[in-house]
Amino acid sequence: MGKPLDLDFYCRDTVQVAKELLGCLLINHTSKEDIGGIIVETEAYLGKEDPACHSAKSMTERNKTMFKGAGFSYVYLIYGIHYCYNVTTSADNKPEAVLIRALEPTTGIEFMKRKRKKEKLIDLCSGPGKLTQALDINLNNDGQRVDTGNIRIYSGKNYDNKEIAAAKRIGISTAKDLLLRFYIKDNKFISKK
DNA sequence: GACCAGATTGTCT
DNA sequence: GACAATCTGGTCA
Repeated sequence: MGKPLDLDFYCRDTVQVAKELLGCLLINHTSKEDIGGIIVETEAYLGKEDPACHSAKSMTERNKTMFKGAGFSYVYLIYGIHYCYNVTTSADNKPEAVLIRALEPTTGIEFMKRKRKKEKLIDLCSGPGKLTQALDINLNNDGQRVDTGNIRIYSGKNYDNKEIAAAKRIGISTAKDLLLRFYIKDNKFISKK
């Protein structure tokens, strides 16, 4: 396992960060065991210029983590049942974030199977709500630093632009047509083909 | 396989 | 009081 990514990594263009996070390792270091996998799908959310982004509007209790700066875990509840996991970025002190949509499970697989009550690896982390459940991520992890907190991101394989596909984002009602979703081509663990 | 409805709750207007 | 960066299980084919 490599070292946690430096905070400088997140202080860059959000789209660039979203692409480079592909192939990195997301690990939740719980008190009992380490759980995580390789990031295979992300989405960029671009602050004020992006109406689909939580921070497009003013700061609230819910989205304040996005305003803390780069390199924090931003966790929130969606549809009353699912959590979503993001990492904040900030090229120019802007409140932006990258949503982690899917992982390829590598560590703590038995734990994930118990959590998800699924046996197939493909069902463990192939979607934002699923991976938070599999990794036991909840609001307690909101606002933690991603280089020193329980949840950390480690450098991994670097993917070439050729191996990365861009597509429209999923599940949002505004700015749908922007190509801000990125995933590793031909990877089985993404949330959608 | 594709399409559709229901779950369920914190947060904002 | 409406809605949300989703998932699941049902139906129909």
